[in-house]
Amino acid sequence: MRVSRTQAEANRQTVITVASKLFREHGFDGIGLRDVMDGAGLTQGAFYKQFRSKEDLAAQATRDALDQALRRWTSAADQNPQDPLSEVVKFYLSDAHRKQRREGCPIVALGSDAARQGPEVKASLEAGIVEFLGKLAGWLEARDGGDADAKAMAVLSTMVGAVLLARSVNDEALAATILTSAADNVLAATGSQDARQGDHS
Amino acid sequence: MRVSRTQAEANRQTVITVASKLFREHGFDGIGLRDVMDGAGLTQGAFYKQFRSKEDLAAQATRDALDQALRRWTSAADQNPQDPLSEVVKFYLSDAHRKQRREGCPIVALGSDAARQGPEVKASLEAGIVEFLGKLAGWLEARDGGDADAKAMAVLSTMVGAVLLARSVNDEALAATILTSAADNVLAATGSQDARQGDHS
DNA sequence: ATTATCTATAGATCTATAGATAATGC
DNA sequence: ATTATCTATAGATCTATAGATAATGC
Repeated sequence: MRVSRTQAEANRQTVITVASKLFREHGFDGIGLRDVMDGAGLTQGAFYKQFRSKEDLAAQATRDALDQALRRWTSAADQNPQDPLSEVVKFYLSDAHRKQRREGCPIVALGSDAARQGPEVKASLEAGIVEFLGKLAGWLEARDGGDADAKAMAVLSTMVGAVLLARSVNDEALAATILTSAADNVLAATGSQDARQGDHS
Repeated sequence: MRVSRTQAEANRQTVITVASKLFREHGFDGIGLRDVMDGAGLTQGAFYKQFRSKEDLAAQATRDALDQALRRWTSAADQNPQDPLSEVVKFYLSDAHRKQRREGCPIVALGSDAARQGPEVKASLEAGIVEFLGKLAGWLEARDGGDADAKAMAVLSTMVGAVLLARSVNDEALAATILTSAADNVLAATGSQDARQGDHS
């Protein structure tokens, strides 16, 4: 029954990664520890030797989801070092991302939930948000100077809000229009190159 | 035990209004029907003569919350017919609204949850979102023409996203900066009057 | 006679804990 | 000897239903 120390740590990581996806899909209150542990190939009883509480897991899973999201931003940005913002906007404000709750941005998937959680979960989100803002500010500074930090906050707000709105409606055409409108606005306002191109789908 | 037909309808409305607040505060999965009915001064058993299911209540409570939010926008806008957008931005992107989950904008409070719900809840949110967009487009059109509908979508995205972000962090100073940055951005980009005034708190 | 609300409960599920088991680590 | 995971379970809570009660509405 007992496994090696490295295997135990690997199991712990698997639980966190599985939870990060299940929480994004069903919310913190929408999925039980039994399902999380099942998804990791373990039984429920092992949970409390790995984590202090469900909220402890929530905080760690949220951090994991944000790390994954940051890596996605970085890899998108790397595809076009001349205009990283356009690359990020292209995938973030896409229909694919709208449909992809399970592996999409945790700020959108868990933001409403996080507001009701304790400081640990918020600390995970805050750390990720600060990193997103740093990236955006860097890209915006190179372009037009001004208060890049403030502009970054507005840009991130627009992006997060657009996906949240797009996921809240039934009408797929409306959802798509919200996403492209937000993309056009972000790129136009920041003077990015292919601003009004419009194929962010 | 039985009450008059009008009283019964009043009770039903009370349940919806109580639920609209409790759902915003705790999420759809974070509150039970027992607590909702307790809040309305009734017992749990009465619930299923009033509603088909919990999701049925969720859809009606969401609609109620949006109606309340729309009335708040209207009353704010009425305070300054010359510049309704500034009035709405002032309260929406305020610290008071950030802290006021229970009676604040349901898109922010329930957006992440709604993405996981069925079409009934989304229909309620969609109807409200369309009305918000209509109001915004009307105010933006008067100002600068262009594609007011697209601009309205970007503005609503920014507002919703900023409050979602502000509620997701522990650092109150960061939360406040996010809100004022979004407010400045919305008012500056739309050419509203007291754009860079900054006291939206 | 009808029905709005009540009490009571079924059956499922949730978080968390207790103690057994069997493999690792010293 | 230690411990990672297992089985089993406690106790609370959740949605939904059944049947009783007492007031309304005809």
